[in-house]
Amino acid sequence: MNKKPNVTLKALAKELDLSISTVSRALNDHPDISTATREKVKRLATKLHYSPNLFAKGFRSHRTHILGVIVPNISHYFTTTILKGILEESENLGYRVIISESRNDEIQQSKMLETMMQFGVDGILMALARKTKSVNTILDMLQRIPLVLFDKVSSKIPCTQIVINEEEAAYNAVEHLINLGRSRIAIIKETERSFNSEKRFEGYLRALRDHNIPVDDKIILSTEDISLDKGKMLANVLLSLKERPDAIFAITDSAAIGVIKALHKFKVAIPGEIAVVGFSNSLHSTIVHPSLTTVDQPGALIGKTAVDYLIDEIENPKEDIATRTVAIKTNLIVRDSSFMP
Amino acid sequence: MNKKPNVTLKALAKELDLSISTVSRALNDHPDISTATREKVKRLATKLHYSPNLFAKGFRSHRTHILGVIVPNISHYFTTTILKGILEESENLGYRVIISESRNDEIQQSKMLETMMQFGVDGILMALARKTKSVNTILDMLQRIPLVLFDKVSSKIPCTQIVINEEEAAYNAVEHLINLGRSRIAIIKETERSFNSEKRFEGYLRALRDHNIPVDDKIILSTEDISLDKGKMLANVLLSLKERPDAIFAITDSAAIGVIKALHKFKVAIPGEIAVVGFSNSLHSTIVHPSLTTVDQPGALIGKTAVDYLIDEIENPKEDIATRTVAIKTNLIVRDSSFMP
DNA sequence: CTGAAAGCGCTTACAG
DNA sequence: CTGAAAGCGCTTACAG
Repeated sequence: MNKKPNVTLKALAKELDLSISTVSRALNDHPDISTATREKVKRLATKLHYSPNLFAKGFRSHRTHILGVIVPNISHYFTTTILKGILEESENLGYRVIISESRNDEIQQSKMLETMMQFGVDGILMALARKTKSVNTILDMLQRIPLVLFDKVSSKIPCTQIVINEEEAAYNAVEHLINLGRSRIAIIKETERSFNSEKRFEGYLRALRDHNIPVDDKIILSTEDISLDKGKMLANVLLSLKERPDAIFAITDSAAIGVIKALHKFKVAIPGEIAVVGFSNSLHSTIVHPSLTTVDQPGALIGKTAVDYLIDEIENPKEDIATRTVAIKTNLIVRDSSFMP
Repeated sequence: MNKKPNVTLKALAKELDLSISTVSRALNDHPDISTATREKVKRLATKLHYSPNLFAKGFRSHRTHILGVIVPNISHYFTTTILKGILEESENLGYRVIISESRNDEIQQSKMLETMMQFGVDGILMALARKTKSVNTILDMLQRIPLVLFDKVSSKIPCTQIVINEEEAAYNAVEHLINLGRSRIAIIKETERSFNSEKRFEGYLRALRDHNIPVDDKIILSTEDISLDKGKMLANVLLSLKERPDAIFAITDSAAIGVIKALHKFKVAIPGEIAVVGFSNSLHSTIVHPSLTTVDQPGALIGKTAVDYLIDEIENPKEDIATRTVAIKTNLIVRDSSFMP
């Protein structure tokens, strides 16, 4: 007794003694069909709760109205804000979304791409897995189906890429510290040459240069797998220096929070002795004490923008694949870790 | 130059001068096909990067191998841990997942269900939107397609439901406070009669009863839309009482963190004067100071279990819809907010 | 204004 | 062991 049979065009046609073609056209408001027939068909469709099999529809038209999304880790708050934007915008535009996680694993990422292709998604939105070395699978896919990258991108892949104004955002963050009167500003960044880390570092350097502050390698620290614990570790390193910094800019909130925890432990006044700035506006940034000054990244807008570009590429295919980088503006949110009321 | 044509069975058949049927069977390891032919077909398939159109496959077999997932809010960390479990397990079992958000809106939830049906998902996993009043759409759907509820469930819907041992978990949390020597234990719960809140409250009452501690209505507080700010507010209420509590059990971490913030502000020693326990083991619980004692809910396991039951129902359809509740075990994680080293 | 027919890519019962 | 044919639910060019 489980499944009720689904109502199909055939069933409607039979009931009304019309052809399947006519029923199909009536439902799709084809101009050829008389108003009387159209009404009649629609009335029955509503009555029987007819809903078209989108699968058959998509199968015929080679369009599924499904977008594939691949992210490294679905648990990152910033990622979920992007996903929210993606879900909302694509629903508004009549698309559904298949989400999967690459778990920051290149092999897994390729597998996901492959399966998504098999499912005939109309396009793909992706944030690259950390250390994506071989972009061949991706380049190959690009020949078959539109792709838009966001957040974790790569210049090796010629497609539309949605990022934030990384360099400028970092510049503003560091300049804020300078305006506070700080002149010995440490940075905690990633060892790996990731797009995000590099750009933020460039912003840091430009801010120092513009304000004639010398660059000191001793307070430029790098770490692999940047994290809260690494933030703690590197804060300890900075505290052990002869000339301590008077501010620390960490390129992720988690590292910045690690820094705060470490300073707290050694009773260093924040921001009195050392000011701290992070990057992301993660939820933790208001939970930690003192609350963290950080760069807000408008995730939902990034997601929305990515969907808009992707759907445009799907619905208006061009001869050449668009290669462009779209930068979304961010805001510095000043909180207690760099501000004394 | 955009799209390459996809390799189809037809193309393979033509190239090898075989029929489509034979190629199909060879690829599917049908016993009828000779080893020689099978090999030959597979070799070419690999060479041309043939990958079956899962859409056509699903269309024909009335099985899409897509599961629909609907959650109230994708940004909740606990939700993402469940999603991780769902994604991983369903991938392992050869299914893909379509995720959408009901935004805690019943109308939106019904729409999502409708669209998922149209896309022909094989089954649905759902956490109910807050205040889901009319379960008619859901009951109707249940007639057509397997459904498994998790986390936010309802006894009004006869299907498989995956929950945690809410009552017992709360019991253990409160008993932990009692063992600490606390006897005036406040609770912060929800006004609305949600499954989760009710069960946790029952656990609280049972723990007090078992230890002969009188129940005092003055320290049983309820709030709509439980949140960090509500936690703060209600902590203030508790602090203003003549007889202050010596422990506060909040049925969510966010409320518990609000409590900690409020106590901190009024320089109340935690756990010296008042111990605090939350529920969820959210990421914040280690960021807040002091770190929060809380109930760890194994999200990935919940997700995995939900998928296992759902796929079982899909692949082994029964006459009657299974009505059962599966309770997943939780652990109390003791941290500084209820423990002095 | 309406219908018969082909076809999207695949599987499978039926023949041989 | 292999093939021709039907069919999943829909749309659309072609006829009338």
